[in-house]
Amino acid sequence: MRLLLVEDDNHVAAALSAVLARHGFDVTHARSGEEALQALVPESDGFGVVLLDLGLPDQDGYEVCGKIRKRTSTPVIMVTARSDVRSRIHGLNLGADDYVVKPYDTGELLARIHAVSRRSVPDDAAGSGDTALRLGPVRIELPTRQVSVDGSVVQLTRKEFDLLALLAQRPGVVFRREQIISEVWRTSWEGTGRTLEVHVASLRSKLRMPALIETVRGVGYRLVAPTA
Amino acid sequence: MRLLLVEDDNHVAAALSAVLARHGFDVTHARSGEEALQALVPESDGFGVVLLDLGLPDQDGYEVCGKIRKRTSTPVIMVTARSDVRSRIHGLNLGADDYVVKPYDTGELLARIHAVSRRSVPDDAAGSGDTALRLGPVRIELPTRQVSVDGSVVQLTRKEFDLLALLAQRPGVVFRREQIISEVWRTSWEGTGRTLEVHVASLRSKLRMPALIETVRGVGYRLVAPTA
DNA sequence: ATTACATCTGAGGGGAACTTGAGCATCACG
DNA sequence: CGTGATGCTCAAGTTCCCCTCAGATGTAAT
Repeated sequence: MRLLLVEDDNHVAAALSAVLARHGFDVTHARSGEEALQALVPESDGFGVVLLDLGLPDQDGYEVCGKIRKRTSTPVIMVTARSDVRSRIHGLNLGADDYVVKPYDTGELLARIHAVSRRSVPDDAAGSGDTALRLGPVRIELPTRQVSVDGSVVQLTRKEFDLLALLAQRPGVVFRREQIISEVWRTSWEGTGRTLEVHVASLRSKLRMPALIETVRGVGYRLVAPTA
Repeated sequence: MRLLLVEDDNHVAAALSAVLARHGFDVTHARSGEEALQALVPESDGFGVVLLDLGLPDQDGYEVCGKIRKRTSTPVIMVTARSDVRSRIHGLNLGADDYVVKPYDTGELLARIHAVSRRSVPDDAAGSGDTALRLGPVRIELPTRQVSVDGSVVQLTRKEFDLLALLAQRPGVVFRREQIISEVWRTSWEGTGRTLEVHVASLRSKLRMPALIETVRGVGYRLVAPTA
């Protein structure tokens, strides 16, 4: 599960990230409210839970929580040193799902993360409905993992879809091979095999638009911009 | 909203009931684990949340929580004097949604009740009738937990229904295995068993529409969208 | 205690998805 | 035009994921 950790202190964040990663979470770290909100834009969302430290440098933590709520329905756990009852009530009423006071026990935090995420329903409801990316005649729906070209559905395998979804996040931008591999395969193993090429080929043929995925010699691949 | 208060001390219960009632809750009081479980039989259910005191006379509070979990998916907030971390973790891992230590601030308790019930699937207050989901020839009634295919009723077990109801919430979207497990089983345990597959199989056969539930290799399952 | 039923577990097998390697095509550059 | 480097195609392996089945365990009713 993906988890967004909002915490300004790098040491604390690093230590906590390590623990969370060891328990199977895919942790993204944001150092400020601004960063956190950027990470939560619809395209790159998909977090199962947000751990929000209230002592942020740039904005009031409560405000950040409110903004998160307006944007997505991702569960939020506030983590803070402020232990007084008013703060807790305030935080919970702003839409936080739980409120944990520092110093906390790591095991309990984990248990609470699980308890909260157990309840949550995958996002998408929050807003304006259509979460589909569109690139010319190609339509990509993240939540349903459905891809269609010219209206007709195309069946993609897991890696194919993940690959396409990654590239589609930023049309026109070149992704390096290693970057693609580490994102899609989630292992830092550097294969010398032809694996990546094979999947790209299969994607190109299934989409029936060989030109959509452009290969950049010596670097990697990219999707042609929606263009014009 | 209806609320089940499980508390053996009549004085405490009366005081708390009064406060809760004043805040708009319809409170039912159970004095023992046995009473609580009886109140939660499917027919008379409909509670939005359960406040569970762990210091019960007849049974261990944790056991009661486990039994509640097997019976319904109503949110549970544990309320207890046991403040040690192990107890808290234990309680949360048993499927409790929150864990509040006595003595607590009433305002905070209220805020936590709201936070928890905010998340719970609306058994659908909307009132206006149609509480039944419809997917092609399959009709699903959340409140009565009845499912029918082509007009004839199909008997589903608890897990089967929960599973179907979860998927039916968002036809077409892919639910990950871990997500399904944590939602339907409501306990943080990473099973290595074939449990999920077995239940899916049983659902497919009972509904007589194997194609309705589509498996997405390497990811999870989804219901085929009503349209196409 | 006995029965009926729901749920869980483990082994086995099938098949889709993934990987790999060798040879071919293409590109950049002299 | 020649050459090496880089990417592509193709057809095998190989892995991994999911399904089935049959029995074990657990739970509720008689």
